Amino acid sequence: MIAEVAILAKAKHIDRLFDYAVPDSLALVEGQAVEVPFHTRKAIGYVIRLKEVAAEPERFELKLVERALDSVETASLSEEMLGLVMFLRERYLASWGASIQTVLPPVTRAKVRREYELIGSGEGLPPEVALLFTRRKTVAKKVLQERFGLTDSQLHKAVASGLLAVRDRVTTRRRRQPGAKVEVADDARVQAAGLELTGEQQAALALVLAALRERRTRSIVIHGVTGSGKTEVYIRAIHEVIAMGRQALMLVPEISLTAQMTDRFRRRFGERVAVLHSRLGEREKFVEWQRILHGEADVVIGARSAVFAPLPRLGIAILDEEHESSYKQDKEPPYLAREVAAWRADRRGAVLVLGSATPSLESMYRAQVGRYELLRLSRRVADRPLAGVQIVNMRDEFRSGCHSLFSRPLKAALTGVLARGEQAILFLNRRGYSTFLQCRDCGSVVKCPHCDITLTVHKKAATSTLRCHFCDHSEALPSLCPSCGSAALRQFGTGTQRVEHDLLLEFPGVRVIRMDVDTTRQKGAHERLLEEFGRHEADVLLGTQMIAKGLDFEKVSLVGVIAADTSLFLPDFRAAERTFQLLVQVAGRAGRHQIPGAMIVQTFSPEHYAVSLAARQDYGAFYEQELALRKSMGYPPFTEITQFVIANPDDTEARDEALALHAELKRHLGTVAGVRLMAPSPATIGRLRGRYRYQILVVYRSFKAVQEGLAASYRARLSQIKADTSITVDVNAHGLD
DNA sequence: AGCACGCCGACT
DNA sequence: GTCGGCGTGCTC
Repeated sequence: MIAEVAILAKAKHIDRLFDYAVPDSLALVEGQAVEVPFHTRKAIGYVIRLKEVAAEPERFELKLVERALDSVETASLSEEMLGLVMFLRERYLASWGASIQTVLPPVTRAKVRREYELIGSGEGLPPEVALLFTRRKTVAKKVLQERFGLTDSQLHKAVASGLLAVRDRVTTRRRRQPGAKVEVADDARVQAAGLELTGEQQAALALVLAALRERRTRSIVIHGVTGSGKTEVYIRAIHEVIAMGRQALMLVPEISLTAQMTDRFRRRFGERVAVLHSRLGEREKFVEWQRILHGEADVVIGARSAVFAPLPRLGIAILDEEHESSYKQDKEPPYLAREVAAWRADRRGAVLVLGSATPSLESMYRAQVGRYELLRLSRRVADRPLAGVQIVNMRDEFRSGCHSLFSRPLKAALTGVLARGEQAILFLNRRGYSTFLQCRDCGSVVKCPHCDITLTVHKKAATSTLRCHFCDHSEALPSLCPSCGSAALRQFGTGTQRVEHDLLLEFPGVRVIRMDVDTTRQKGAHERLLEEFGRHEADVLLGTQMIAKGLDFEKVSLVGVIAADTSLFLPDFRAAERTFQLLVQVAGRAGRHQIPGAMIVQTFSPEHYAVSLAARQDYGAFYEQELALRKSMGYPPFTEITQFVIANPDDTEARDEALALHAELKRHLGTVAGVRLMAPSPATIGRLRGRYRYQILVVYRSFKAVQEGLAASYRARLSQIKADTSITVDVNAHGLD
C-alpha cells in the first residue's frame, strides 16, 4: 500500500504530495496524521489518498511511513475535513499546507521539535553548553540558539563531527480535564420572562423549522431591520436543532459582537456552547476545539474561522450580518465563510441562514432569482421606531463659517444628550490624529518610505509620531518639509484621536471612550471598554467600524457619523455598498430600548445615493439602484472577479512576472467564452512594505468554466518564480487591493 | 524549513 | 590549495 502524504512544511512552495510506502503493520485511513521521514528530518503529514501503485516508482526510492499519530496526540482529518481541504484547494486555489492548516488550526496539531543529544564528553562545545548537557539528556534547538547563541552552521558542524546527535521529537498539547461547569440556563424560565415573538418573528421561525424538518439543504436570507429580533429567531431555531439531536453553527462577524452574543447564548444553552474566535489564547482555543471534537458542544458560536468547527451532526449554519467583509479571510486562503458554510450545509442536509439588515447584493440577488428563500423582518421589536436620520451637508457648514468637526446640529444634539444623562455613539472610520501631512509650499505629502501610502499622525501624550497603517514604519513628526525644507507643514484629514481631542475641548468634562485598533490591541481591552460604556462610565463611545454593528446599549439615544464619505470614494466597486451598509448598521445602534434614537450624518456628499438612501433606511431602493449599476458595468453579482497580485522588491521583476502570469492565463483562458482577462496594472497600493505590486483581474460568469485554467496558470507560475517574488490569488475578490 | 551542493574570494 | 561565505535547489 502507498500513501500520498501532504507535508506541513513551512515552505510554501512544497505544494505537492509525496508517496510513502505503508508498512503492513500500520492500518492507515485517508486523513490520518502520520509521522514521516522527510529529507534529512522528521515531518508530520496527512494521508490524502491511499493507493496500490506509486506514481514514478523508478524515480524515487520510497521511504516508509514511520507511525500513525493517534487521536490523543493530534487531530487527524475526518472525512468531512478532507472534503473541506479539497474544497479550499479547488475554490481558492490554496496549497495543501494552507488548506490543512485552515481546517485544522495550529493548536490542534502536533509539531516536530528538534532537539540535540550529547554523544561524547562534551569537549569542543562551549563549556556552559556542555554543563547543561550534564543535567539534561536532550536540549531543544531553540534553547541552544536563543540562550547560548549557537548558529545553524555551528550546530550542524557539531553534528557532523559527532559531538551531538539530532533527535526530532513530535510534541503535542494534551487535553486536561474539562473546566468548571457553566450554569445551565433554564430556557423555560427565559420564556416565562415574557419574551413573546412578534408575528414576523413567528413566521420566520416557522419557515426555518419547516426547512429543518425536511432535512434537506435550504438557504434562507433573513432581511431584518436592526433591532427586529433576528437573534431571538436564531436561538429558537437552534433549540429545535438541539432537540432533533443535531448541532448548530452560529457565526458572527467580529469580536466586539462575540461577547454580547456569547453571553446571550450561554444564558440560553449553558455549557453546551463552545466559543471560537481569534482573540482566544492558545490554551482556550485548544480547550474549546477539543470540546467540540469530543461532541461536548451542540452549539458553536464564533468568528469566521469557526466555520471549520468539527460538527458531524450539523443541522443549521447561521451567519449573522452575512454581508460583513470580515467573513472573507484576508490571508491565504482567502475563503468566504458564507461559501464554506454553504458547502457544509449542502453536505449535511442542513439549513443555511443568512441574516442581515443590509444583505449583500449577492445574497439578495440569489433570493430574487429564487436560489435562496427570503424572509423579511420589517419591524423592530415592540414596534420601536428606527432612528430618525438627519443629514448635515458639511459644505454648507463650512460656508457658514463653522469649521468645527461637529456641525451645529450635531453639537446641539450632543448637548441635549449630555444634559439628559443619556449616551451617544460617534463613528469615524479612520484612526489616528490626522490622516496626512502636507507642505503648503511645495504641495508634497509625507509618505511611508516602504509603501505608497501617506503617513498618519498619531499623538501620544505630548509627542506626535507619523505612522504607516500598512507596515510597522513609524517616525518622528518632522517640523520641516522633508522635500523642500519649508516650515509650512500642515495636518489634514481627521482621525478618531483628533475627534476625541476636539470633543474634550468643545464639551468640557465629557467622558469619552475611544475604541479603535490603537486602544483595543491588548487582550480583553475590547470587552473592558464596552463594559465600561455599558455601566455608563462614559457619555460618548467614539470609534471606528468596530463599534458600527451589533452593539446594544439601553441609554444610547444619539448616533453621530463624523464623516460619511470616508469609504465612499475608494477605488473599489463595492464602495457604495460598503458605505450604505455601514451607515444603516450605525443607525441601528440608537434607540433600541425605551429612549427613542436619532442619528446625524455629516457628509460632503449628501446627494450620493448611498448616503441619502441610508438616511432613509431604504434598502430596497438602494438594492435596485446598485444592482442596475453593477449590471451595466458587468460587476458582481452578475460576474465574479478573481484578482492576482504579483509583488517583488524590484519593480521590473514584478512587472515581468505579472506579464508572464498574464501570458499563462491567456494561454489557458483565451478561448473560454464569457471571460474578461485584464492586462496587468499597478495594484491600488503600488508599493507595500518595500515591494512593488501589480494586479491581474479575471472577470467571468461561471467559475466552473475558468477553474482549471486559473489553477493551472497560477500553479505553473508559482513553481517557476524566484524566492523574492510572490503571487497571491483572491478568488471572488471582495475588495480590490 | 533544513540541508547539500557549488561557485567565488581570502588566507595558510 | 583549501576554507567558508551564502545563492540555488531538493525533499517521496
